Amino acid sequence: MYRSHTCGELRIADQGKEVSLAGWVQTVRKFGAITFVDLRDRYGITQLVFSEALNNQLDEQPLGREFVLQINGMVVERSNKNANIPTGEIEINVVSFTILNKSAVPPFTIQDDTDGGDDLRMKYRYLDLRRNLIKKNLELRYAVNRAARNYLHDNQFMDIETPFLIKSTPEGARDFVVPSRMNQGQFYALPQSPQTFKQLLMVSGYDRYYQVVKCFRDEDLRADRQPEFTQIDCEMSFVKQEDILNMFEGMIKHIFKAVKGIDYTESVQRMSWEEAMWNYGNDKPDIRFDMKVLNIKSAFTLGGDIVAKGELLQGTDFKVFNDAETVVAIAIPGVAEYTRKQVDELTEWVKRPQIGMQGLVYIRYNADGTVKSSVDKFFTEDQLRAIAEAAGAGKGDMVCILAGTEERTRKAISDLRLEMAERLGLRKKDEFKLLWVLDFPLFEYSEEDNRWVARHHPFTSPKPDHIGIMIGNSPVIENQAEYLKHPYAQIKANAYDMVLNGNEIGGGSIRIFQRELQEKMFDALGMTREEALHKFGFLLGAFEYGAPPHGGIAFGFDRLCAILGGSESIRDFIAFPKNNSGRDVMLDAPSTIDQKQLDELALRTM
RNA sequence: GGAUCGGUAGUUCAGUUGGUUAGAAUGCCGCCCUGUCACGGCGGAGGUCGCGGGUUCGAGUCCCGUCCGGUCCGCCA
Repeated sequence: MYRSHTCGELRIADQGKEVSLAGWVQTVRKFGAITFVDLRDRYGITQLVFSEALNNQLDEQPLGREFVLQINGMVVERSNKNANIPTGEIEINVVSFTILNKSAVPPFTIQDDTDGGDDLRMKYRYLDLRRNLIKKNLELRYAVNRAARNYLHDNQFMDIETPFLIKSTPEGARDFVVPSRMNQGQFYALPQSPQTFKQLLMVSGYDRYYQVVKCFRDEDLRADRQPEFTQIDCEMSFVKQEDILNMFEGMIKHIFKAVKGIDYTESVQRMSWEEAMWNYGNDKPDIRFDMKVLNIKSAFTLGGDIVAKGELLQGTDFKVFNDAETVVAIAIPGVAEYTRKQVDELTEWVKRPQIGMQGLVYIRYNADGTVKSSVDKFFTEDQLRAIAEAAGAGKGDMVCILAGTEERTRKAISDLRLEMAERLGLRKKDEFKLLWVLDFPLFEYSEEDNRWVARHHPFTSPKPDHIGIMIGNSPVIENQAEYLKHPYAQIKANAYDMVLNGNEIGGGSIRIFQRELQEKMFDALGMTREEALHKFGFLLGAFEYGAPPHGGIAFGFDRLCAILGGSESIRDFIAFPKNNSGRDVMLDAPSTIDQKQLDELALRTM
C-alpha cells in the first residue's frame, strides 16, 4: 500500500495516527538539522517534517522539486500553524521515506503564479496540469459535465453515440477529412456536429437524445475557438420552440446551481435578433449593463417599419453624417471629464483596422448641463443636447457617435460599447446574465458565392408564416447591392441562441421534418436536386418514413466552462489544447507520415 | 489571406541616440542555519540576444527577409 491518506485529507482530529502518504515534492525547506517538505497530490498539500535522525539518509538521497515521494509517519499538531491551507494545523513526523521516482528540474514553477509562458506550459502540458489553477478548471469542467448529464438523464434524455468517421458535406465550416485505405481516393470527414444523426435518431423514435461530444471544424483558431471542441448536443421530438427554451433554460439554471451555487430564479430574458442588432449592434449582446445604441440613422430596420430616418439630423449640415448610410451613438456613463488625450486614444482605437472607422464624434454632456462636442461648428447646442439625451446621456456622460456603412458601423459601435464597459468595470466576472436571442434570419447573403446561405444550418425551419415567401419567390439575386430588399432577406427562422454575458453558449432550431420543405430549402441554397440527393439523400429518404416534428440545441461546452470559470480563453479548460496555429506543441502534431502510410492510402505529398 | 505585438540566462523580463566585459528577479549548484511554509544569509555557475542577410569603424538596438508564439480581422452552417 503506497498511501493510507491523500495529501489534502488530514486534520487536527487525526493527530497521533500513523499514516503513509505519497505525492510530489512541492518544496524542500532545509535547515541545519530539520527539513520541511511540502508534499502535493491532486487533493492538497501536507507538510512533512524530517528530523535529524533522517539527515544521513537525506544526504544520500537528496530530494528535489517534483520528486515522487512515499513516506510513513505520525500526524502531529504543528507548533506554528498555517491558516492558508486546509491541512495547516498538522504535519507529519516522517519515520521512513522512499523516493519512488526522481524528477528533472521542471522548466517552470508548479505554482498558481507560475513563471512559465504559454508556449512552455503547452510544451510541458503534463506539468502545467499539476498546477492548482488548471486542476480547478478541469474540476469545474467535470462538474458542469456531471450537472448537464444529471439534468438530462432526469428528463428522460438518452446518451447515444454517433460516428466520427462520416461523409463530407461542405456546407458551412471546412471539414477535417480522413483518407480511406480500403476505398482509395475516398475520404471520410470528421463531424462538425452530429446534426443529421440526431435528426435521424428522432425519426427512429428516440425522442430525447443527448451527447457530450467532440466536434471538428477546420477553421482558424481564436482564444475561444479550437479545431476540436466539445458540445452538449441535444435533440427532442414533438416540441415547439417554447418547449426547447424552457427545457434548456432549466438545464443552464441547474448547472449554475450545481456548479456555482447560483440560484438563477428569474426567467431568462428574451429578445429578437432584430432588437439585439438594433439596440446593441450585435446578435449576442452583453446585457449585464445598459448603454444601448441610439440609431440616429440606419439602413437596418426594426420590425420592418420602424426606421431611423435621421430626424435628429434634420436642419443640420454635417456632411459626414448626411452622407453616411448609418449613424449610431452610445452614451458612456461618467466620462465627460475625459482629457483630450483620452478622447484621442479612443479615436485611434476605433480607427484601428480591426474596427475600421474613419473617426469618432463625441458630445460631452458636462456636469453643469452644457454640451461640448467635436462638431460644434455644425450643430447647435440644442441639437447636440437632443442627440445626447436620445442616447440616454445624463450630466457627466459622454456620447460617442460613429458613422459609416451599415454593417461595419453597427459592429464598431458594438465593439466600442463592449470596450468601454470593460474599461469601466461593467463586465463583472462573477455576474451572470442569460439571454435568449430569437427569430434569426433564415438566410444570409454570401457575396462571395452570390447566393443565399443558411445562417444556422440548412435543416432549420422557417417561421410558419414565412414559408410562403420561400415557396412563392425564387432565390435568384439580380442585383447584389440590393440583396437586403430581396424577399428572402425577410424570412425568419425558428432558431434561437443562448447568450451568457455576451458570449454565444448555445444555439439551435426547430428543424424541417418534411421532405418537400427540406428540398425547397436545398433549392434556395442553390443546390441542384442531384447534389441534394448525393449529399443528404439519406435524410430526405428518412423524412419519407414518418419523421416527427423535432428540434434541438447544442451548447459549446468548453466556452461555457471558461465563462463559468471567469476566463475568456477556453484553452485552460481543455486538458490538451491546440495552439494558435492548430498545433499540439507537446506532440508536435500535425506531422508528416511515412512513405509506407502514404502508399497504403494512395496519397502523394506536395 | 490580412493586421498587430512579442522572441535577450533554465524561466519571467529590463537593456538609454548604435559604443567598454549584456543586467535584475527567480530557478539551479555549494556552504551556513532546529519551526519554516514566497524561509533566511553568503558564494557560484549559467547567454548562438530566434535564424539569415544588409547598413556601419562598431548592431541585442537600425533596415530587409524568414521562422516561432500571442491577440485580433477575414473565416467559424
